[in-house]
This record gives sequence, C-alpha cells and structure tokens, in this order.
Amino acid sequence: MVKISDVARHADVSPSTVSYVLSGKRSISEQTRRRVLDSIATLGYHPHAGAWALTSRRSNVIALVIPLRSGSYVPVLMQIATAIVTTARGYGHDVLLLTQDEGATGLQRVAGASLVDAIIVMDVETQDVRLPALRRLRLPVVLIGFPADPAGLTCIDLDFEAAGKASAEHLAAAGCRDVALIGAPPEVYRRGTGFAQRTQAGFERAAQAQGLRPATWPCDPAPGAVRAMVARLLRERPGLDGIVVHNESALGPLLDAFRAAGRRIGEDLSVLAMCPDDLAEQATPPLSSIAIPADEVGRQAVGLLMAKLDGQPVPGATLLPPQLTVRPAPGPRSRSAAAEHVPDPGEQLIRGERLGQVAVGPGREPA
Amino acid sequence: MVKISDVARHADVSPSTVSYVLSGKRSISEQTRRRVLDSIATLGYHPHAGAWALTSRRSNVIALVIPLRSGSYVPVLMQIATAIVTTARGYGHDVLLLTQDEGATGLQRVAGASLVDAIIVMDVETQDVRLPALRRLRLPVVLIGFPADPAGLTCIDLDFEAAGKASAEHLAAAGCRDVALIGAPPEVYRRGTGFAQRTQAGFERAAQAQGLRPATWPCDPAPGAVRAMVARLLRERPGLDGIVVHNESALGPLLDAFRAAGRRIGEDLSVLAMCPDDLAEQATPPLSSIAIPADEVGRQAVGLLMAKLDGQPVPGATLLPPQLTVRPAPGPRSRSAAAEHVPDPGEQLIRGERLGQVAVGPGREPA
DNA sequence: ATGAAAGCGCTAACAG
DNA sequence: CTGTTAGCGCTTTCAT
Repeated sequence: MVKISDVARHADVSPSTVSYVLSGKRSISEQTRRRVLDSIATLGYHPHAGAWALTSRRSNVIALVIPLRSGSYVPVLMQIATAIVTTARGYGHDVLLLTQDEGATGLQRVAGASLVDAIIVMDVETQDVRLPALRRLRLPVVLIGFPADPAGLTCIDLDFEAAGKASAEHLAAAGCRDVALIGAPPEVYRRGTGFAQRTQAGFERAAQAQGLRPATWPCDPAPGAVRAMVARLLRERPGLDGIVVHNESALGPLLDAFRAAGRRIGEDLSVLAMCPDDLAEQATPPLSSIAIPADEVGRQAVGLLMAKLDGQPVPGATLLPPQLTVRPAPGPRSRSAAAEHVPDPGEQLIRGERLGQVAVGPGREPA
Repeated sequence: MVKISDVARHADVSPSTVSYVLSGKRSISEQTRRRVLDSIATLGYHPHAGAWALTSRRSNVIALVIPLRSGSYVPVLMQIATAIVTTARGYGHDVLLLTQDEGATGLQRVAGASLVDAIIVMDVETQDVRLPALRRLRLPVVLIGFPADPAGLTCIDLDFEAAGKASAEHLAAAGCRDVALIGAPPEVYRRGTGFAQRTQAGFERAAQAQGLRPATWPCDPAPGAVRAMVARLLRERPGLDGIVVHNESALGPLLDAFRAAGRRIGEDLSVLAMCPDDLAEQATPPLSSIAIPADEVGRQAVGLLMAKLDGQPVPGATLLPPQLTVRPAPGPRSRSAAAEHVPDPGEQLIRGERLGQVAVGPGREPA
C-alpha cells in the first residue's frame, strides 16, 4: 500500500507538503506542486480512508436506508437510489447501503462508529419506529417521505396531495363525473405509508370541489385480484367514467380488466396513471400520467444533506410539484377531443414543461 | 463521541483491556469483563470505524457494483442486492454501493483508499472493460455473471445454459414440436450480456437433441413491439406450439398478444417463463417457470467473498442449478394432462424441491 | 490477568 | 513557501 510518506520521499518533500497539495489549504510553489502531483500519479496514491476519517472527523460516506417490502414500485426506488449515489459521488461522498430491517439500532451503529457523516432514509412510514432514534442522532438526516409528525426533521417527496388534486382536476376537465382512485395494495394503506393517504386526500377533496363523485379503491396487483376488484367496482359504480391509477404493477392488468368488461380506454373511461413516463407511454393506448420525479428526489435529497453537513439552514419540508403529461389517445375521436381542450389556468396541467419547485434549500454545488 | 479511553476510565481498567474484551484475543477475568461490558453499554460505545480500519487493516466494508441500464429485470437485481447486504451484515460487514459508471477508476479508488476489503460486481458483460482492472486488484473479487474469459476470476450465476436445456426438455415432454425462446431486448444480445447467449445456446442445443425446431427471438418489452413481434413470429412459424419467455417485462404483453392472435395459453401454446415465482404464479393462467435464485446468488456471492478474505480457496465458477416449478393450468383439460405426465429422469424437472448445488467453496459461517 | 507504550496513515498547528 | 511534530482512536507487542 502506497502512503503519503512514500509520495513525500518520491517527490523529495515532507509529508505535510503532500497533504497540503492535496487539500489546497496553503499555497505551494508551482514547482513542488507539479512534482508532488506527478509522484502521486506515478505511484497511484490514494489517501487511506480510515486514516483520513480519523484525522478529519469526516468519513465522506453517507448511509442510504432502503425499504424491503415497500408499497413503492421497485424500479422507482432503484432510480432514486441510483440518483443518490451519482449525486453523492459528485460531492465526493460514497454511499453505504443499509436495509430497513437494521432498524434504529443499525442507524445508531453506523453513526456511533463514525462510519457515515449523514443519513438518507427512504420510504419512512407515518408512524415510523425509527423516528425517535432519527431525531436523537446528531448527524444530518434527510427523509424521503413524510411521517405524521415531521417536526424537527428534513423531509422531501413528491407532493402527492397536489398530485391527487391535479388528477381529479384533470378528470374533471376531461368531462368525467364518476371517478375512482385505484391505489396501492390494502396493506400499504393499513401500514400507513403516507404517500397513499396523501394522494387520496388530495384526490377526494379536489374531486368533490369539482362536483365529482370520488372513491378510493386499494388494489392488489395480481391479475386475478385486479379482475375481481374491477368487477366489484363496476357493479358498485356502473357509471364510472374516469380513474386514476396509482399502482404501477397493476396498470397493465387493470387496463385489460376494464377492456374485458367492455370499457374502451380513453373513450368510455378516462385513465390517468401515476407512474414513470415510460410505463405510461408504452401502455395501450398511451396514457396521460403524473410522473414520480425519481431523479429529482434523489438529487435534492443529497443536496439537502450536503447543505446540512455544511451547517447551512434547509427547509424542513420540500414538496416537488407534480408534473402532468397529457398523452392524447391516437384514435381520431379522442385525439380531436384532447386538441380542443383548453386548459383551465387553475388546472395545473402542463405538457412536457416542468413546474417551478417549492421550498428548496441553499445547497452546495457538486464538485 | 465516546471512545475507548472513556470506557476504560468508566470501568477502571486500561484501554487495552477494553480492546481485548471486545476482540476476545486474550482471557479476561469474568469480573472485569462484566464491568467493561457494562460500561460499554451504559456509555453507548462504538469503536471508531476509521481508527479500527487504520490499525486492523480491514474496513469491514465490501463494495457492491450495480448495473445502471441492465438487461436484467430490476426487481431481481434489487433482490440480489438486498440478499448481499443482509448476508454481509451477518458476517459483520457493511456494503458500499457503487454504480457501473464509476468504471475501473472507481474500483481502483475504493480499493486504493482501503475503503473496502473486497468487491462484488453484478452483471458483468462478456467483454467487460473493467476486467483487466478487476484482475489487477489485490482485493478479493466475486463477479455475478460470467465474462467470456473467466480465468483467474471468481464467478457465480444461475446456470443459464442448463436452464435453457431444461426449458427445451420441458417443452418436449409437453409434446411441443415447434418452439421459440423469446428473450431479452435486441440491445442486450448486441451488448453481449452472457446470460442471454448462454440460455440461447442451452435451449437450442437441447431442443435439437429432442428433435424440436427451435428459434430465438429477442423481444422489446413495449406492448406495441411485443404485438408486432408476435405477429411476425406467427407468420414465420404458424405451427408454433411452445415458447420459453426469458423477459419478465414482456411476459404480460406477450400472453395478451398470443391470446389476441387466437392462441390459448397452456392449450394450443405451452408457455414456460424464466422469471421470479410470484410473476409466474400471478400470470393468467399461472405458468410453469424457472426462477432466478436471487437470494441464493446474493448469499453465495458473499460467502465466496468471505472465504477469499479468509484466504480459503474457492471454486472459480459456481453455477446454481435451475429450479423448474410446474404449474398446471387450472382448466380441466390441461390439469389432467399435466397430472398424467411422468417426469423423465433426465429431464431436470422438479416440483418445489431444490436440486443440489454445484461447486461451492468452503465458506465461513455467518456470525 | 492486566498495563504501558509504540505505531497504523494522516492532518494541522507550530516553527522556521 | 516548507519541514517538524503532536495527536486522531485503536490494536498489539512488550512488560509485569
């Protein structure tokens, strides 16, 4: 293993000079700078992470806690995680992966050992058992998702309530009267994962304000269960003319089931999906959708964390505005109908563009 | 931050005694042992990871490199990653997450900095650019997937060739004559991700040996593309009576497309899926399948790594045997047909049980 | 069975 | 502008 003293000897300077060349914390003659940098390159020197952490009291590692059995769609989780790793690397940090089942103890462990400088927790639940521990930790923490009481914590997520509201208004503008939100599996609602309930609240409130008749139906994604649910739904609400699907895994089976029940998607039944854009684009027919801005969530979570590490103040809550993309069905009838529709200013509809964001903290620039 | 000298003072012993209590590297009187352990608990002491790594020359962290745009189905990747983290924790190690785009440089970096003790690389490609760097590293490395030339490397994966073979033999036993392997998107074959080609080789060889007429069709999972592909496939092979689907995302759309083309799944057309069990179970109708043993891959990858860290010899190649689960369609015709089928001994069919594994190294037990 | 002390690789005062 | 030196928290000889 090549160490700083090796570099120093090779460049014929003292170890501290090498250190200062690397940190830039004092001025070095261009001459020696070059010599040192050359030696570093030829020897392939990397500062020992442990030694560095010991002296500088910073590990340059952040922890990322990922959920195990989550209500969230796995590809979105993965996309957020990837964005977090990529962004963190841009700030010179690595990412340590922890699973939810390590619980509060695991957080204490990595924090107590100074293994990590800060923590991001994905998929916090309304009454998360880790909340007290998270509040007690003296490390910067950012939560993706909102607990029931976010006081004293820094949280970020899509504004699901606004997304629910935008969904209802979209269906209303499309002329629907009798609408349903088809959501996550029942256990997700039971477990109290906040995003499901917040979507529901936003959707039902806005639907009622628009004079619509809303309902929320949890949905198990197994095709059999989907068919059964659709049958019951149509029995109870034969006049159903619009749905919002907030359940990626169930999307395909749902469309099939409604079609099997004689509903023509985009004609008898307006469908708005809350899902990644590629899923909505590839659906048959392509569906209007509200995307989960996974990359943005990851990027901003890291940005908030870095700001906190720098001691900068950050907002307690960051809600990313929903982004609704209208995808008119290709058929002649619906296409013209969509083209004729003039968006109401209060409607929060956008086509491809992004709405400005809410409450973003200062945030250091990535390296 | 509470350190070892704090514990020592609190327990009225020397720091070295505390260290020895923790490491168990010399005998301690039961008396002081208790006192020290008590002090540790009441003070909430955790050894400083950096300091520990500095002295012991071990970070107790392993790196996990995950693919970004991979041919693999994301939930399976996630399941492997989760199994790796859980297993590594059992051995007292944490997991540092790296993305594929860090490339060889990233590996050099974490290895050179002694940030990690060992590395697992997921989804290696046939001609992976990182292979030379991986060979040069003096850290233990385990690859999930097989490059074209695995010499000098430790690799583990499902035995895709055996899986292809078992698939062909399953279709033959079901009475098929004209069969196709419907695989990953074309770019995966082009990029040379080994598992796709190995499945193809095993499938086509075995099919021919069984007197079947095989073909392999890459498949883009977008429903439109799937329908187009199925149309072409049926035009070219109107007598098609059996398929193997090795493309999780395309599975639903494929079944729909074949049904739309008038084929009755499990009657006119035998379908075998290579996918997680839950997907095959929830399909309509439930499909016989070969599962990717994601948990087992993760567990054994870590086992191999830990054995190498201990200096134990490990096999260069570990191929996990495919596990075929037969799921008779619920209809009376197919159910009885399946029940009548007596498995041929050479057929590699199993129902629920697991085949013994191949070439597994010694492997230390988890803590 | 326990302590004292050296040293792991690095940074940051202190000294020029 | 550069070198010397004292720790950072821990493990591990060497003593006893």
